[in-house]
Amino acid sequence: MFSAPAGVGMDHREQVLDAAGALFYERGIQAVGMAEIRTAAGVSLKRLYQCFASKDELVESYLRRRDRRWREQLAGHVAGNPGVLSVFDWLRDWFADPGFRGCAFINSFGELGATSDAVARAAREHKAALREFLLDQLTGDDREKRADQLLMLVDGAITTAAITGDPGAADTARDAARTLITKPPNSLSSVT
Amino acid sequence: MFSAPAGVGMDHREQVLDAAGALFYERGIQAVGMAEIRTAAGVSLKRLYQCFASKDELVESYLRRRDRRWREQLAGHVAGNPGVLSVFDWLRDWFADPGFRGCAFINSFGELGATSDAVARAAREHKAALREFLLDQLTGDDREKRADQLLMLVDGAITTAAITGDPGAADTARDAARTLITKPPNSLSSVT
DNA sequence: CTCAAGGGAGAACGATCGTTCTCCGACTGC
DNA sequence: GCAGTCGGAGAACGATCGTTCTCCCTTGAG
Repeated sequence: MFSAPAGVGMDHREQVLDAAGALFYERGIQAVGMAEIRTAAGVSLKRLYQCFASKDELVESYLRRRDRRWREQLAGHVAGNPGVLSVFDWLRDWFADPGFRGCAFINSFGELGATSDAVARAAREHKAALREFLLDQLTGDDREKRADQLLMLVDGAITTAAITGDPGAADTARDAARTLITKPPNSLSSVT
Repeated sequence: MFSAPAGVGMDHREQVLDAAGALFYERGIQAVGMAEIRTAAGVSLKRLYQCFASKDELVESYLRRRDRRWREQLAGHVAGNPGVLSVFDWLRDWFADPGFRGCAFINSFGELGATSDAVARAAREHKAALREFLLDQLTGDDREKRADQLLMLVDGAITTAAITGDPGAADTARDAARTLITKPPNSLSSVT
């Protein structure tokens, strides 16, 4: 998922990014070595280091490209199915993908966010961009608050689906999102 | 946080778990070596391996103990402040802790869930237990659905707070949770 | 005091990592 | 055909990891 069609003119950089991206996402960053990436990409180690000066640079490119593609796919789906709630329909399809392993940015942040500024920044930027996207789908004077709430539902659904393996998390989150969006801001009853 | 008071009779196992737990949580599991744990715990390497036969075993013990303590603290807070929503007040305090680095189970799952069954299982069990706890705080015929929704808000809030560093995520989630709990199941309007 | 036992400090070992280097075969222009 | 260049395959290197082993000092019993 989130891969571009394999064109004939695809250069080595893309080959490497495809292989590394799949491995990083599936098994984690530290668990995948450069030698394995080299084998999966079908390039020589020398060329690998010509394309990316270091593993850190490769990791950063992987995250940047995944962020772009992930948001493109999401935006594409929502463009064809208007309404914020369609975000959760798209999530459901993603969760049902056999290769689904959670959010690459949450995973990377948990693994390396404390030691790598680049990874931490990539995760922050990804989530900020997602929040901005959700904001664009909302109207009303409490858009900001609702965008924040939806962002949490999205992240919670991704995490829950990843850990439990149940794509139904998307439906649960969609239901919650519908309630949050439908409901008038100030309720009558107050349960504490 | 989630540490027991340092008693005089604390045995070496606890010393090691304290040191390893703090390091694992702060920097990730793979980023912390046994030598560093040994130094932080102030025990010899020989004794470390007498307490835990391998790093895997130490990691599993770390996760199991953290799960127990985390849920004890949460349950303690909610016992003193009845109502599900107090969960989010407790989360806020946790998020504001300088050492807060997200959910240890989400982080570990992202880092090692694909390669270690023990870690994946620990994360699943932790989230299942949390869901059970939330379920216990709810009444009504749609308790199950609401527990699932609250679980997502909790995980989403933890993740968002970890990545953005803003403890206010707890308030946002609390607001959403209040709406979800207050709202009657079937709304009149339908926004799609 | 002698001596056996145990534990502490950390060296040693084998594996693996990221990165660089070496070698060698294949292609280019002439 | 041939010198020269390029790139592929993977060995080599230094660092670091988890784990084990060695050495030495302490301690307590007799």
